[in-house]
Amino acid sequence: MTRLAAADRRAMLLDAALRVIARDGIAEATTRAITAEAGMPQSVFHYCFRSKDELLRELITVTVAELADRAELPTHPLPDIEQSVRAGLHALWKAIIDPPDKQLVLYEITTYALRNPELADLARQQYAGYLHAANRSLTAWAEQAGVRWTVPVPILARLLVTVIDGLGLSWLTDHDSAAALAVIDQFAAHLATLAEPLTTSSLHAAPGHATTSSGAVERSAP
Amino acid sequence: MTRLAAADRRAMLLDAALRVIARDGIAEATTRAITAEAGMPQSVFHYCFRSKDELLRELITVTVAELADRAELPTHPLPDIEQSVRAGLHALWKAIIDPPDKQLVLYEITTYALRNPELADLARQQYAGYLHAANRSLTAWAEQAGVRWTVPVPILARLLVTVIDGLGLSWLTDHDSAAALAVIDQFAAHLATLAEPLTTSSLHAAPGHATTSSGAVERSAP
DNA sequence: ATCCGACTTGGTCAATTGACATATTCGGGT
DNA sequence: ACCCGAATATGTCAATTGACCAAGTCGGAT
Repeated sequence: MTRLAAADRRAMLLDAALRVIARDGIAEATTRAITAEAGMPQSVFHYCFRSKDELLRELITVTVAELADRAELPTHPLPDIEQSVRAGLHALWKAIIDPPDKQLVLYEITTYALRNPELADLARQQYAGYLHAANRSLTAWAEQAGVRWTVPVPILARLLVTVIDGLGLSWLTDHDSAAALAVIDQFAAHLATLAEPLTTSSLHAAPGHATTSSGAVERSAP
Repeated sequence: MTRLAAADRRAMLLDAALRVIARDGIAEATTRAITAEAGMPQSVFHYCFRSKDELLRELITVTVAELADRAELPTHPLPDIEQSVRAGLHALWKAIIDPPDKQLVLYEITTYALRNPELADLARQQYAGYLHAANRSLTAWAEQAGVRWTVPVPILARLLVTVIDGLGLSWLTDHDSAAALAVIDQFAAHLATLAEPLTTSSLHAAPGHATTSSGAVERSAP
């Protein structure tokens, strides 16, 4: 029982809390369960954290940041846009369901944050991070393949995030991985149809499936 | 204080529970809060329900059935496939976020059901119902417009459910209705490209954007 | 009318939980 | 050595919650 710094204890408690939530759900994440998981007496909790909410708040921040990191897709440069998109989506999907236990945690955390008014901004920040990463990925894929999108990238980004997020939720109910991959491939094929070759003379207004909506940007209705 | 039948009490308690969850979240849905919301003494609860789990189980069943009903899209017969799809998606989307309070309830219920092993089948049943409704709607739209899909309908159905579900989750964080509608319109335009005219000579193998996946059906990996 | 069973009520109990108070122990700077 | 603050352990408390009991009250069938 070596003596540890409070900061280390905090990290260990955060990790233990994540394990408890992944295993038993956020409802079972009591201070006693968390400290027991970390192998510490319960009183340590309130020495390292002012309250349980403080731990959860920090847990959300850390988890979201970690996922945002993994969502930064390091794709290989592929000349074909469809293969590039498909590879990127596959990598993202794998990152989402890699530890199947932790998949449900994200949704529990999101709903928990949405319920606490002081944590709602974290959920918003989480989604803004997703959208940002999707924007960057779409742009990168298009550049690598020498194409450009015929639909505003923010709309495509939101669609991408929506598909991945919804797919994760559906995969939680039935664990139908084959169906999920089929949907991903279908979606990749769709995205490929929304790219046009980037020729030197392609400066005219882009045609394509522009929607009736005005040019909706990332945040259009506060 | 008129005397009521136990069956009526059950219905009133279910309704009160739904209101409590919509307002304060499932974590605050205690037996006392529910009975107080219904204006009854707390002891009534265990006279009408064997346990709190029994109420929640029935609540999930009722809520899912109700949503499945509303998801049965009564679309007007539109000749144009894209307009038909768009109208149907708009109706479905409106049904989802019509009472904005109850939107979050569905996700809380789903995660709650996924945590309790004896309720996990309800979540599965919920999604199976969604897929079934999506299948029927897609088929109906195609028939009305005199077209047929160039991609297996089960895949399109899963994609549709995924998009709507994910869109609802993203809408919960930022309430960006304009962006959501833009995504829906974009998705409708996409679906329209996957339909081909149904001519009498169109019995040859359908071309189009068939994916690399084998013909995944509704349930392919148990 | 009356009697039986369905309905109603207030009160209580054991368990859990977040929070804290108090006491003790360690370790390094001087 | 020594001493002060950081770290750790033990114990307890008030509040909440799910569950349930025992005693009532009412209505309709006979």
